Amino acid sequence: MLTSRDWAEAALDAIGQRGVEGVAVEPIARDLGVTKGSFYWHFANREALLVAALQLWEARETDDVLERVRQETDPRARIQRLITEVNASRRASRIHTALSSATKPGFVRDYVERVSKRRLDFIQDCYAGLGLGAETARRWALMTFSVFLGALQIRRDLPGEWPAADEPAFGDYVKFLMVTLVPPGLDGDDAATTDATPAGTAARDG
Amino acid sequence: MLTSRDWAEAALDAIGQRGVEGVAVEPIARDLGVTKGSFYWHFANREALLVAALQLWEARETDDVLERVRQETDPRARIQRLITEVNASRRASRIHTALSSATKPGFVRDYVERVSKRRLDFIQDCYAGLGLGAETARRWALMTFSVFLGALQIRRDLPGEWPAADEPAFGDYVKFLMVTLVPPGLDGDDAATTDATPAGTAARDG
DNA sequence: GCGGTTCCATACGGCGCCGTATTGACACGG
DNA sequence: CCGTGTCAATACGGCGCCGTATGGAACCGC
Repeated sequence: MLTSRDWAEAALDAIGQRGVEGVAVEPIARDLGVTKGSFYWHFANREALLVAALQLWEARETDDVLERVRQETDPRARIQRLITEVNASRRASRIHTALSSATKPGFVRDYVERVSKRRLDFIQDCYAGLGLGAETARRWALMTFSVFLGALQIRRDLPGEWPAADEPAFGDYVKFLMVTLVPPGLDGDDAATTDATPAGTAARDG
Repeated sequence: MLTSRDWAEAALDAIGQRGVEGVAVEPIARDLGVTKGSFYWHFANREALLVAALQLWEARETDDVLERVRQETDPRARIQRLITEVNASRRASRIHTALSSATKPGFVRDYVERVSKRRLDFIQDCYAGLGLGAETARRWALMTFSVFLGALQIRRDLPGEWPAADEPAFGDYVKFLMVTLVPPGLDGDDAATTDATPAGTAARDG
């Protein structure tokens, strides 16, 4: 006996494996071991299934993830936590890239845009927590968010190049990223807000 | 009168607009103002069309682009040139993201992997040109490449957040990226190769 | 003019998917 | 028992696409 949530979850799997176009009623029914007679009891049509899957995804990728990261109080710790979270779930990565590249049901873009905006704003808040002005924090956030998104793609396009979360090299690379994306000298002095110099002049902390 | 190259070009357009799954013979024939009777004269089947489009894409995104960038001699200038090239063509961006997220014809991944690897290697060479060791150059290249790929996605998911190449804010952001991704203190001293410290201790020159 | 080649149109069968209609199995309160 | 609500199976028509088969128009050398 299936619930509509089971269907939405299976649709998310289908998105991750076959893309948004791959969310087809009959194949998913086969995956679930039923026929589409079940589906049309729980949903009006294929579009309703997509909406349910997107709502599930949005809830997970905003409130859920950000709530976990918010447990960290230090801004630097939050960003580091975000790096590890992003690299944690391969399933979530695939779903994200699939949704981001989808075009056909127009409303998919709305969900992607909302989720992306909330993530970017959150990162900006992290940098603002370091004392940076809104404009400077936005620039740092854009670059850091780019690294997050790019990492997803590299892990997909060049498997092996980006260290996985369970490899020993992962810790080193996280340290590398942290020093570059949140350098120790990064603080809310005026110099950082008036010119385009992100890396401060302070010495590294090793 | 059409050539097979015309079909391949139209297939690339279809990839950029509707994704790899959207490369369908009959719709493309309608776009070109002919019927599929023409298509099956030039190609054996749909898969052959995809291969032709991918070969066209690979040639353009490797030899073509990298040859233009190679005209710059200074490593920093090359990276800066890459930033502007990446942000130049919206069509190329859409095709890239569509191909990167495609799964269904398995050989698509091969093309994406080759192109991505050549790009990453090129960026690594740029950093090596600054005197960095292979390992350190690779890390910097991975991060810079991530920013490139992430920028494509941000411009797609959050239109307006990433400055377009013709806006005045674009120049500022390029400067910002250059100072962060290729900081002035970045040189091939041993300290940078033995620990995870990317930003050197030298003062900035800006 | 005539056969051959090139390039495209048309017609057809097949497949996978969508959505509807209908029926069936099962649980539960009366 | 019996009616009702829940969940699923089956059968059907329709659509869009693939690939093939066949025909036709334009052009060529001769």
